[in-house]
Amino acid sequence: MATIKDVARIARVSTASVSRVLSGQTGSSAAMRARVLAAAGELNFRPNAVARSLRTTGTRTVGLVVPDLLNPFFTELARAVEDTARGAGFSLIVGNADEDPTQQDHYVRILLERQVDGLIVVPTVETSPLLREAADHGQPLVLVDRPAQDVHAPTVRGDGAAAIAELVDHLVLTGRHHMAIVTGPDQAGTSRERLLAFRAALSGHGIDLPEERILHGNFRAESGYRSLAALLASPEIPDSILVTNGPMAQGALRLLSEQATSSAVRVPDDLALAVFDDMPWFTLLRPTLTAIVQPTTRLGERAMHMLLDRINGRDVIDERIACELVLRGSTEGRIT
Amino acid sequence: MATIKDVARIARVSTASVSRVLSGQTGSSAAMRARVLAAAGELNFRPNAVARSLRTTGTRTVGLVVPDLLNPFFTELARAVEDTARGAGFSLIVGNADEDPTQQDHYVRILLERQVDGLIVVPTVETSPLLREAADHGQPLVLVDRPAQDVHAPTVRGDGAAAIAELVDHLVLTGRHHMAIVTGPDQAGTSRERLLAFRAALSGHGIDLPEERILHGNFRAESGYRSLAALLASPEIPDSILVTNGPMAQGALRLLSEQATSSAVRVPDDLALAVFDDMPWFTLLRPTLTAIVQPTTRLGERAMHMLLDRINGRDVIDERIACELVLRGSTEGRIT
DNA sequence: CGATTACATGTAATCGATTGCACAGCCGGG
DNA sequence: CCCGGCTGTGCAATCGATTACATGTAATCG
Repeated sequence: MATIKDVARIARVSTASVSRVLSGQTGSSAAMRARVLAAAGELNFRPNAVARSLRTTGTRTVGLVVPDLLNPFFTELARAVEDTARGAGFSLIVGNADEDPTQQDHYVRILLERQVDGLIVVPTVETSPLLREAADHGQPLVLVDRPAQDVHAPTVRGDGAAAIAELVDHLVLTGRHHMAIVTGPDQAGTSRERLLAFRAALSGHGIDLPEERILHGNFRAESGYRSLAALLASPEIPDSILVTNGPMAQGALRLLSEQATSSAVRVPDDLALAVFDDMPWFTLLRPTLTAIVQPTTRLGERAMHMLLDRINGRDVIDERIACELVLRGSTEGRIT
Repeated sequence: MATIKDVARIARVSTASVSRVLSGQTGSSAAMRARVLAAAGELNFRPNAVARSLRTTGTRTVGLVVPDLLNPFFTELARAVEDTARGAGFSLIVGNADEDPTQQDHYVRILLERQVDGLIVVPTVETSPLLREAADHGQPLVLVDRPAQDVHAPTVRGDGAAAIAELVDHLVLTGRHHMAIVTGPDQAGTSRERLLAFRAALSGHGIDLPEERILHGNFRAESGYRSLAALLASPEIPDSILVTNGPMAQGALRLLSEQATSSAVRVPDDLALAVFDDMPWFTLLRPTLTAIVQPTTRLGERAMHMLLDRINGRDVIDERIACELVLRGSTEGRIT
């Protein structure tokens, strides 16, 4: 690969001049410009971004670490972050933590070594010494979706409490009383938050949420399947369920679809089903699926903008963006 | 951020020794190790990968450029590539071309400037001077899923011809005669290939595929919606349709679901539906969706392994991995 | 015991670009 | 006619790590 020296030699000028011309600085004669440009074109010169970064201490790269790239929610988030980043002249390195804190740290470490200008993380667990330390060392860092204790970094996330309350209102109004929730692991901030909001909304109606109606999955499809199976096998089957993310809902739906042949619970007649997170195919199911839709693209855009602000030394505060309840077929019907 | 010099100073040794200890080379006294390690720990030293890369001309990074990250097929592919890359000690930079050749080139250029050790590309169109030139300059490059003319690079892709033939056999056997296909743009290699395979299989049964039964979308959901709408509005509605990727199928399904309320074509009775690419939720629909499933994960793994071989200077040949037809509800029923 | 080897450690060049500083040439004003 | 300022260009330091080579020290052998 041709280097700046080669260009300088061919153009019979110094490397300094080549650099100046190519970086578009003012103050080079027209003759100079022409010769450099010609030489660069002839050699098909492509500046070495690694060398440049070393000198300028700036990579124009940001890192994004998400818990599960196969979850469409995070894909969409990544896409929004990437679009925004590109618009600002940054590229994006994506790391997939696979819901594993160790792997998350692995990526954070690698990205820091790669000297990314900033970092956006959706933490798998609420605590991470590595993140904490990075933030304290002034590394521009933005957290998305899930908060993390002790990490001094601005956070942007969806605010689901109102939507959850609205959902509960609707369930109660249509005669449901025995609610259950399939949520994520206890260490995940979002899990606890959604659980608390759910419980709070219920107790607002004087309804209790007993322990056996709280199922802890791991955010994966398989655990949604198992959790729903457990609920349906319990002595007293609930009449409505909130599943707190998309993949787990998919697992739960698989169970229902397998059961459909035998004697089965019917949705929504026997069981109302609502999901936190919307997916494009929810409207293709029968019944269609009630969902709480997060402002995913907005989250990604805001996260990136906040990060850019941090990179530019500006102060940034936490943000919450409201989620929206979309009632569909799976929570229809009135129980009396 | 602490540098190797700081560590050397604290440990009272030379930077060379620090480097040797930290890179795990043999030939350092235990005392030396201990002091270096202590100093590095104390300073929380993290080597600057940019500087290292400049010196060693190797970034242990590979780039992946896909046409559409929101398409689960590519997400799964990316995931497989990433897993394999990580296993080999590489990280991955993903670029999303958005089915736009310009943006594809943008990413290829950036990745080359970043000195990635290798590049995996799913080309949006069949021809790209930039890719061609990169390959000719010896840049390790592997193409996935879609071939590209003139680009001298090994390619790995699914082989759908057999599965398509099998599908056509099944359709004919169950009494279908009026086939249609919703495929991608003509410039995309996969589009033409799948179209040709479909037509060939049909003509094997003496069935013609007239122009008006060939719809060209752009691989996006919206175009699937429009294409199916056009087909259903035609004077003679086909009795079976193959949609050649997932998002377009989603669009088509949306149309069907919207029509379901009014007088509508029924699947599979009036219309058999098959999709090239499987998605986890296809089995949750009623009817379930017949699909040709690509060995996506295998494709990603193979692509990365081939790239690693190229990086290590080994020669690599094209590969094709068979797709599998999975018959489900949407192509059931016998027409007489 | 002196010479030779083996090994541990340090010195300094290097990767490719950017950039502060020096210098040469040219201009105009006093 | 000389000097100060301005402009265009080059020289060389620099970023932070790696590594070939040099050097010093200790172990080994005849």
